[in-house]
Amino acid sequence: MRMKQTKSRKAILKILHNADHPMTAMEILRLDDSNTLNLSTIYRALLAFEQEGLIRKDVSAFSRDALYSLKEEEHGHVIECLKCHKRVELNYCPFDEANKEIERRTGFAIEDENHIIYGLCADCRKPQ
Amino acid sequence: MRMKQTKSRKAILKILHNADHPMTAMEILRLDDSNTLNLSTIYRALLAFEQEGLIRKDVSAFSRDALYSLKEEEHGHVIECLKCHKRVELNYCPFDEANKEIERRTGFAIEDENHIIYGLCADCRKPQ
DNA sequence: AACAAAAATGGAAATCATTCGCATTTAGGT
DNA sequence: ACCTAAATGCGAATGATTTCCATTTTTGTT
Repeated sequence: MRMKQTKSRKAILKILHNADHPMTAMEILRLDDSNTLNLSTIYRALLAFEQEGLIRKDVSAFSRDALYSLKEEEHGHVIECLKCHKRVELNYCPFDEANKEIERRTGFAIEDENHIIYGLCADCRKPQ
Repeated sequence: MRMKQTKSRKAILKILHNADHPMTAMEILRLDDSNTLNLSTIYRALLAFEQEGLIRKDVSAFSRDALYSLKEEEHGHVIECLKCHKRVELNYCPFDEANKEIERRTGFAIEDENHIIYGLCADCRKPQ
């Protein structure tokens, strides 16, 4: 049997769809209008979605919690500001070329990536 | 005052230096010959090294624990096999070009990255 | 439209890498 | 040798994520 559609799962997908940045499980919990979601349920749904290839999970070296985002059209990557911790999602993969080179050198067949890039955003770069 | 040199820290750096793959704190603990290292000490030392820019910390979406590796010559990235979980460190950064493009598009000034790439290694690609 | 089997849920408890508190020790400058 | 900041060891706390298990819901099939 395939994955079942439930109210919880629809709500989670909707939140991810409306999100303008990758989300933690806790953010999803807080953003739920009906306030009926349960954390365990969220984690289980996210895992299921990930296994279906519906969403991507990224982790940052600066925080314990994982970030989830819908895989739409082409896959993107997260860029995070070291100062204000704003996170922006790139809506393209800048690494396609580089990945081919890696496959050539290592013999790996690349299937996925966890790439978070750290830097200073335009605002934080401005002198105070 | 600057960072102090201690027996523990020298031992940790030596282990990282001899390592052929990025290490978890626990691996470092186990690899210590003298068997006198303490986990808290290891974590504190790793944090200090990281702040000094001596080592890099990477995290994978597939495991809870962080990976530490010496920043030698040029910085590299980790590639992990989805099947046998072997981890290989690339000894170059394939992303320099891509990063420039990201800076152009987003206005960020990139300072660091957490990039783990997942795929199947040459061995695991072979049919059984 | 009722049934059965598989899958999903809620809530609480467990897991486990990492961090913290604090009393004690050590490194390194003077 | 002395002093002070920094480092250590140990145990306890933290907190995101997982797991357990009894109950509920979904969905395919009569």
